[in-house]
Amino acid sequence: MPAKKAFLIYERPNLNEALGKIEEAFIEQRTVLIVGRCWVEYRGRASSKLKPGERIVIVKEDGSLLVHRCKGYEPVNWQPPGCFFKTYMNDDSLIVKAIRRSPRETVMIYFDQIYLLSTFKLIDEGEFSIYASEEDMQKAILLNPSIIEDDFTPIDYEKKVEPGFIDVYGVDKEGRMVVIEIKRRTASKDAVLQLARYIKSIKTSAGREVRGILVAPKISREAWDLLTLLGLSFKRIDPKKCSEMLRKMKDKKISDFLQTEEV
Amino acid sequence: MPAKKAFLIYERPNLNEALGKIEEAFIEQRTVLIVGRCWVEYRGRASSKLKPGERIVIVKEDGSLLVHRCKGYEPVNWQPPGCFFKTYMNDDSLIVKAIRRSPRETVMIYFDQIYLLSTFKLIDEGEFSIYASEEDMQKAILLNPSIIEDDFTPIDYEKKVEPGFIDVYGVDKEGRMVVIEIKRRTASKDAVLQLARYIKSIKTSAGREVRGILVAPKISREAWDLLTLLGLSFKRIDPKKCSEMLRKMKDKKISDFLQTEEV
DNA sequence: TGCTAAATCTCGAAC
DNA sequence: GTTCGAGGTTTAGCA
Repeated sequence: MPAKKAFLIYERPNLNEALGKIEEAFIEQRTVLIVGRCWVEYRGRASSKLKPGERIVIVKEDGSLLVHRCKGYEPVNWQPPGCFFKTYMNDDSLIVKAIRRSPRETVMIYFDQIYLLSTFKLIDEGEFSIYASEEDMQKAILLNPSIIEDDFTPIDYEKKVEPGFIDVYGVDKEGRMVVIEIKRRTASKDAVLQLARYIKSIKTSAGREVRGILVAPKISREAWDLLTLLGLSFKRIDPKKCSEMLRKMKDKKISDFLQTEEV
Repeated sequence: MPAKKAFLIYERPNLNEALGKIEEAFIEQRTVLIVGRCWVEYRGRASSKLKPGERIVIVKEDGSLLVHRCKGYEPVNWQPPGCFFKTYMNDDSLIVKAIRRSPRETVMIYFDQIYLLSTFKLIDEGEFSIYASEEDMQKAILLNPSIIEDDFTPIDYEKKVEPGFIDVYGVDKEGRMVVIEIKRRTASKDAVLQLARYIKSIKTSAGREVRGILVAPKISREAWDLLTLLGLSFKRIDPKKCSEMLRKMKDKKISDFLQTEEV
């Protein structure tokens, strides 16, 4: 028996043809890509109606659904992974129905024209890595604490306290406890309140003075006002510089290692 | 000269062929759809690398970019509308480069295989309407009037009066008539004027005092000024919380029903 | 432009 | 399951 062809492409199939191919694809958990004229009804957390127009529709193998218009980053209609799909004909239109349980939602897509139908299985084991994250900032602080202030000494990180996890905590040169909350973007009031909650929790259990430092590339005006009101401080740190610093430290370590090897 | 064919589809084009077609599409602001094997580098607000694998890539006419893996609702890499695109060959791979100013960001996509290339212009004037809310807000108020205020009692809804339909009307704990106008979005001056017209109409026919409450998730400054000037009031209600409330009430009813059944 | 709040947010982790 | 927090969040509204 011949292996199933990986990529099936149908140009302007009639709706009945398309129906069969889409049904097959759903059974085989193939990704379905449709470019055609359709209208859409959504009912669930909200409800919506989209009148006829030409769109790109993607049903992925994990049961996620995307309906994209000709503009914009976001799909006009969608479903997250885990949907169950049905397809059938009705009133001369091909219907693709996505059903989700919990919350119960449905998306109905009615096609009256299909310009392109393609079904396939994507092979994709490629690793995805993202840099300059909150984690990088944390690492940079732990590996080079002086970027916070002179003689800051980290003691622990991701420390569990009542309201959550403290990003970094340690002691300053006066021996006072320091709690650090890290945000990789502009710090908002929420971040200040979060830091305040941690400090309150630590103060209660430690029974002594605790300093709080909010670390972020920027802080909003409101957050700043609240921060100063609460007697906390802010340290501007750029996440990108953190990841550069980490890269340099890694490079240095490697070159040190190589120098050692050479001896 | 013949009209340009609307939908161009190329099955497994070689990379040089594809290059020409993609360049043309960018010039003509056509949407570009590519299914192929690629790897991606992103630099901007953060940085990321995606190792080779088969993906769906879409470049829309408004300059937005999507790179979708075989799973999940979210694109693994993307750019919002307004990007500038270049494409060229390098080291036997076809490169699609998206450039954004403010913030300065780039996405580089390297293809070594293209299974499907399609370029087209989507015609889409279909109206999109989302309407989870005003009706849900009305239902939530009718089923749980205390969300307006204590001891508010609805009497009727969608009541016809001269200028139109009153969303909800009833009486407060003092026995005064209350007219409610619901907006699912930020209430504007128009909403206030609408409410004022209904009240005037009711006052004329009833010949006694009538309170007016504007219900919305938010109210604009101008609308607020007019509202207070007219002696009307505003009640902040979140449409989403209304639909959640309705769902919970429905669930409760069902569980109550089941418990009754079990007896 | 910058900031705030909402989203059918999504996604993951922890409880 | 639910809840909580992060996200290259995006998007819309407003000072």
